[in-house]
Amino acid sequence: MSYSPSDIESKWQTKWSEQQAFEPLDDKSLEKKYILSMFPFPSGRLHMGHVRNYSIGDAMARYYRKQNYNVLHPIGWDAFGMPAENAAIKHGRHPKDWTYSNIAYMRKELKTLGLSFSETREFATCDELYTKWEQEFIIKMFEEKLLYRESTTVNWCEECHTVLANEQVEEGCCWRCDNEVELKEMPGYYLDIKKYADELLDDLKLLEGKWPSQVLAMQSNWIGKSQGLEFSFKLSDSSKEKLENKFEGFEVFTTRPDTIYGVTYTALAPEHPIVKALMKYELLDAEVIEKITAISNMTEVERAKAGKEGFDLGITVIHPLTNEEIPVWMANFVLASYGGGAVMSVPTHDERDFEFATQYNLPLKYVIEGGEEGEAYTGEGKLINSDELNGIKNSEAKVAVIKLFEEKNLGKGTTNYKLRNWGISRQRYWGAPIPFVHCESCGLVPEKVENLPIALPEDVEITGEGNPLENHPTWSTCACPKCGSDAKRETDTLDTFVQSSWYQFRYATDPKKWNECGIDKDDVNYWLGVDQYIGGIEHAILHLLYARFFTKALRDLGFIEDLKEPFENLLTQGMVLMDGAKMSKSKGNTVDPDALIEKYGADTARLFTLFAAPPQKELEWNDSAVEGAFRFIKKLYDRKSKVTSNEMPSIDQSSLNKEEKIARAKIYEALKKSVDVYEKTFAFNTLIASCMEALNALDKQQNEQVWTEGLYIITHLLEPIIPHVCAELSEELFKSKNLTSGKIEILEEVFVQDSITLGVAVNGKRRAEIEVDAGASKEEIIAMAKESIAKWLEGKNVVKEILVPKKMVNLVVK
RNA sequence: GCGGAUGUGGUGAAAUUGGUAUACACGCCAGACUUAGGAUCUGGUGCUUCACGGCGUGGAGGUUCGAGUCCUCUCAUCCGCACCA
Repeated sequence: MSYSPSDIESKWQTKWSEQQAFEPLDDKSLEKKYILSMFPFPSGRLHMGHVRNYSIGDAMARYYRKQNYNVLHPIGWDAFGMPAENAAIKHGRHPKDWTYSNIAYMRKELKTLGLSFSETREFATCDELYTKWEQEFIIKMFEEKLLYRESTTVNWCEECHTVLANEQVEEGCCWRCDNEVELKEMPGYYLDIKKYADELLDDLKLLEGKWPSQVLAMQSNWIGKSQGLEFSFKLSDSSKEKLENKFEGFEVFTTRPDTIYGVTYTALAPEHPIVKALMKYELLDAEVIEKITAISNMTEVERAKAGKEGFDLGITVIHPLTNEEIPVWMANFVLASYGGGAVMSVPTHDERDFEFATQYNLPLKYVIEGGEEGEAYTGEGKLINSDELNGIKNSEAKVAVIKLFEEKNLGKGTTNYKLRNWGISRQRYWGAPIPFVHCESCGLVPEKVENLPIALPEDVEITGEGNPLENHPTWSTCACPKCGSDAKRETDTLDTFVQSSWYQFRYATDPKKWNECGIDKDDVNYWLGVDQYIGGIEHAILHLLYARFFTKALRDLGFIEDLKEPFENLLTQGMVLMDGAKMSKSKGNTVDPDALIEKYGADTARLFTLFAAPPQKELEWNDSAVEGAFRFIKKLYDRKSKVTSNEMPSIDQSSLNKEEKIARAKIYEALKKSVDVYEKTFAFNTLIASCMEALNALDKQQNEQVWTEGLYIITHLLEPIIPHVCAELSEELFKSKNLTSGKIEILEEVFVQDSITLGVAVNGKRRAEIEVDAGASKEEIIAMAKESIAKWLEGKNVVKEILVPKKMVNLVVK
């Protein structure tokens, strides 16, 4: 019978499901592997990126399962989020209905790919049972002061009608809809991720060599730790008076204390309290006030685009070392959210300060040797014009100045981070409600744990106008959990990234306990860290940073034990491209996985995906290469007639002819390679190539035993990649023994060939090829080599003879 | 600007510790079988040259008997962050 993928694949998918073949075992004495592909958002249909992601993960899971590991390979649904609400607005469907029916459809799609997921551990993050435990964590975080509510300037996306975290703003635009983000002052809930800044940074070291260096670098940059000096400028007496003695001065942070003597002005952010006070008391021209207000309303990106702008504030401060009087400016490039919103400006040794000073004719004072007049010198050098510090290297001066300030009690060495706290409030319906209550007398009160989950009301009108929870007639009305009086329920919902920050622990928790607890410590102790995590690079900061933070926080809150990092190893898969561009509906360059499976079968889809490029690289779609993958499977299937025994034969190597020996060697080379591929490099493309070579070599000989051994090993090796056809062949030919009896031993004897082909090079340049007996001595080989390149030796002397065993001969002549 | 990567045939890509560059596949060319082929099979296929040969892993040097691989410099492309003081 010829190869019919649809029959074979549905047969095995049914069988696996009936046998619950992919459920992890309870026995914690077994060696485990936790293989996790990032869970999908239930958008409605799978795309090729999913196929790639899950094909990679499945190959690993199946490999380890075959090596008798206890394997956890779960799947679920990252199910809250905006698109569900957008669908509701557009098509009038309830988000819940839309989400769960998408899940049902995509679950079927996943099944047709033959992925070896656990079926009992599947969940959607919008399941109320999941929300329940998440709300418990949130309350605990509030109690432990890790979560707080605050009114502050936030990133607001008008299109999505919600606040965004800093991580969700890309070049000033919303990560989801690309709408320009506005600034808005409003209350919201924050997680104190900065508390973990140092640990998040330091523990990146534990991941070196296990996570892509790019991701580590991105996280490190995002945390943005910098060390320097913090000190305050005192206002001059006249300025103090001007400000009605409301301010003594202001704090600044600098990473360049070595340039302290070069300060010629200071600059404040437009949001700085002193600037606000000056405006309030109308101590600035009306025109200036207007302009500063305009800048305040601009986003950081708009300010950057606008170029530098500033105004002399008409006040002065005293230099802490020289006691000189220094002007204070407002500058649009000073960030309110970093370093106290104020800077000391050293135009001679800082590009930005230089640009600003030139623009407004502010004085320059060089304090490091080495630069040229008329530019900012940011290099190294000795100090000048710096009193007692003159002559020392600026790198040493950094430390010296901090010490000096500390001794004189003027300031202190300190650390700053770019990382900002994680704003988790979203003004949307389709999310997990934030479980707090606003009470007139008690203030902000967490819901009682026994009342969880605080579930979403289903009878809502979703129009895109305002927050449906706020508009609901009764939902937000409640009793205060503390005093019992009338109160109002919080209508903000949690950022969806909260759900994906702990799902790895939920999977690890035995589903039999899902009603009793959110996370089971023992189960997590056994299964975590995730041995291999696989997903797209687009999550390098967002999800991966949040999940790392949550792991540390949940540990400190006692929900899990002593776990530093959730994801032990990370593989970031490349994008799937077509015509050099990312596949997307709007570009119309997509391939529908369903159609692909319909035409060629899941095995072909999986084989192509893993063969066309290594998983870390981009994958360019190629229809005819898909045909090629299909042809290979067909060929493999056709060769089943060559097998004559259902046992692994024991072959007498010495009785084989040359072609038979080559075929055997190719087979065992592939077997040898497979360990590295499956456990280390994930270069599935090279393993598949080796199997193809082995099959090509088998085709060049007729020995039934070699054929039997060959197919026994090839189907064993390829089962993680093309599981259906291999399961079918294995069952029919070998009673499935090659898939169930663990490792196959590598026989070194097969690598010994009768004769070896060696390259012959003269002065490193390849000139000829010789075939030598396997047992030939060095002398014999050199003699043959010389003969083969006789014409190159005419009139020359061989000064050196190099033999690289089994590879080549190099003769150095003069 | 800072950080991270990547440059190998017509294409996707291979290449243990430095050891025959281009495995495997796609495409292309030729042939076979066919009424036909966008099916299947066989063979060929880095560039250049009539040929001997020469040249070939972005470029330039270096180390070495020998470099895609190691070192120095340089160019190009991609990705991330970006006025973080």
